[in-house]
Amino acid sequence: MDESGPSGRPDEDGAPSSRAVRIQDVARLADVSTATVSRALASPERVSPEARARVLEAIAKTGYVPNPAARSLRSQKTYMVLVVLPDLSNTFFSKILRGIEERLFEAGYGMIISDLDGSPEKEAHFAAFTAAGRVDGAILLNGHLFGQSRDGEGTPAKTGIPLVALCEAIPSADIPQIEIDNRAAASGMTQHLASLGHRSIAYVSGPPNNILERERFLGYQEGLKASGLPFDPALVLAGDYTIASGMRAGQDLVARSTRPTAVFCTSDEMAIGLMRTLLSAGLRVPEDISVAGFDDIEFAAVAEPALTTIRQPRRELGQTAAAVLVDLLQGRPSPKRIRLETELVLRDSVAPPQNMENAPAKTTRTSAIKPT
Amino acid sequence: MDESGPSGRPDEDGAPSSRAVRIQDVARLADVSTATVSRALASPERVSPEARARVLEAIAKTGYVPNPAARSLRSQKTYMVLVVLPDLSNTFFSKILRGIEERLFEAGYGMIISDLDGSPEKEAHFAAFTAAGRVDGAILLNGHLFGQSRDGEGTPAKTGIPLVALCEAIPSADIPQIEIDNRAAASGMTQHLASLGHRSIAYVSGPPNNILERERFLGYQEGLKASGLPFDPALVLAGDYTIASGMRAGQDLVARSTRPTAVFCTSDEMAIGLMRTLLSAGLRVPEDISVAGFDDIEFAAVAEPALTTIRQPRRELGQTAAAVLVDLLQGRPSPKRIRLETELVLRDSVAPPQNMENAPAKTTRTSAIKPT
DNA sequence: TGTCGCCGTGTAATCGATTACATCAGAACT
DNA sequence: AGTTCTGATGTAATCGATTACACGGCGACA
Repeated sequence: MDESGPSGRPDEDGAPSSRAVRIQDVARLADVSTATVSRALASPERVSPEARARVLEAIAKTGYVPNPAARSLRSQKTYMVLVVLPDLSNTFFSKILRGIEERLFEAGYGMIISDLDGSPEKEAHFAAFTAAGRVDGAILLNGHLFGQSRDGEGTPAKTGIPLVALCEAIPSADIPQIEIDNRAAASGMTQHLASLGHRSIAYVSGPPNNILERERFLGYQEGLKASGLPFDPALVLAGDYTIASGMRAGQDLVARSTRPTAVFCTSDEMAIGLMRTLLSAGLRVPEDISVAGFDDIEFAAVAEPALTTIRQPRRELGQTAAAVLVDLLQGRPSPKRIRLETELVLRDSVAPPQNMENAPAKTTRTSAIKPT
Repeated sequence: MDESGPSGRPDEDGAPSSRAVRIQDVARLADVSTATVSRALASPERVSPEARARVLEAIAKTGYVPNPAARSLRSQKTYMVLVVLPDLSNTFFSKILRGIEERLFEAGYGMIISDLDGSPEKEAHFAAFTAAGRVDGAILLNGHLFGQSRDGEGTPAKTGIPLVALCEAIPSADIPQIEIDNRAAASGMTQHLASLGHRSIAYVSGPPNNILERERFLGYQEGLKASGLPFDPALVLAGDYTIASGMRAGQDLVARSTRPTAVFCTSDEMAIGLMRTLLSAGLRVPEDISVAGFDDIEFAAVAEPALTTIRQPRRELGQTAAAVLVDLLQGRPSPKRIRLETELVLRDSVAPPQNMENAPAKTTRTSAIKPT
């Protein structure tokens, strides 16, 4: 706020005061060549202990940090990893991100994030990044990348850099995939509901064409079959993993004259939105209708009622993906597919069906369905 | 789609198949020098229309993308921005991140994320990034960065690159700050509760030393005073913005013999956790106790009961911060401080106090406090 | 004791773009 | 017509690290 008069401190042109320390400065100070400095850092075993010590000391004294641009230009490595995801503001992904960041940081890699947001323009972003060699590798959290846009083949591996698919595995691609067994998990939840006595179990889906969704839907159908229940298309409600779509599904249910006794939502967000809508309409959960979710986000445990759901080890998923990618980047072998365990988390939103009043004689119904 | 058999186009000259296109290749193809190619891209008005057209054509033909490392090495610009935040997996931040990413992307900048996670090691990460010139600028979402760690002065501006503080403004620093008026918002909510008839309003705090928290706390006290209510330290509960801490605060309240009629939580997460605990203990919200939050995260609207809270324009906050930083990076003037509006969102978790039984005569009390 | 090899080190080429400086053609002005 | 100026372009230095190659010194082996 005070005037910077003529007697103010001259600072700038007096000397290149804040000019970054270069490798040459270190070399001079340690009385070695730049090559030795570089080697002392990259492969310490290749320089003599004495030289190494002098270099390290000089580095400490000067606060030298290698210029990443120069290093990258020459060595063709960026020590950067691109993470591509469909929606940054989604709780589910952000926890995974954290896991990724942790591991990458440990390994000395930085993380660049690209939120696709479903726009083709953003895919160009991704392409530009990888093509320009701005990153050494990438972790993909969206199954349909380049699916139809690029070469129709659905193979995203054309970038020339190591890739890892996380969660939404790209089916035919030959890149490592880190995932949970969505199908088994969905099947398990469906069977759990059936084992409680539910005969009419609705399903709120994720977005169509989503690979994850397909697996889960398959699991739902499998679970029904394993429990001896028929599949009824009328019980499949369209959703897209968001709270809002859960609420829409809830309104749909509320408007029906005969309702399922249980609803399996393929995301916790949808389950919470759906519960909210049911509650507002005067229905009780789980007395009138049971609701189950998928993911076990933080809010699942504090929902009212607490949500029965499937826990995904999100942080661990992220860590694993990052670890695999780092292995790949450093030339180490890595497994092609890793499946992490999910866990059924039983809380209060699911209970055995209470009132059988709106359930007609089952045998009759089953046979009545046959003539189609 | 047709097979690229032996008679298919032989691609490049055979050997260096996937070698990146260099500026030289473009120059040769366009029959100009590399300087002209560079200029055609950086300052189109400085090359003749014909040359520019030939360059552009050559670029399109070859798919040339400038090598960022080389560009960065020479021009000292990275077109990367660092975003530092305390917790990536927090819903609140991730929505802001999205806003940031949007704007940065539009301006051609990439985003590197660093999740501090409270560890000093990570601050080193930050320092290394900035010092090494790996980014052109940074957006800080945590008020206490370098607070006591670096030079005790609390000024983070020693990095030499443009910075912008978002939300948790660094008090004395001379960097642009994008924020909401936490104090006014907290005061407003407190007064709203008071105007409904609440005389005993508890406050669940954020982490101590958090600048944001201090502002809100000041606002709470201000609101009490403006409403003619005494400040009672016993009504201040310690929290840290997490669901878990909200639940702890809830347990605290449940255990008390005389309870406040309203609770103002400084984050929605805490409010939801607290409501959950109260509900589990058999208390009714808002009949027995009103609960208000702060942030208006997605789940606030679908909480049971729906949460009365303060809406922060999170995406807009992010966008604004990014816009300001980009202005700074490109040498344009930018405002030193931007305050975005908050909004009181009235839902179901707050109502006038119902039972006055545990409220002693107010006049008596006020005068009883005086002799201090 | 002579030769071979290895180890540690230095010199200099290299990565690919940007940009200061030089050059040259043609327009404009006297 | 001659001089100057302007605008377009090319040449080559430069950014700062990595690393191929060369070299000297020393131990090992015959």
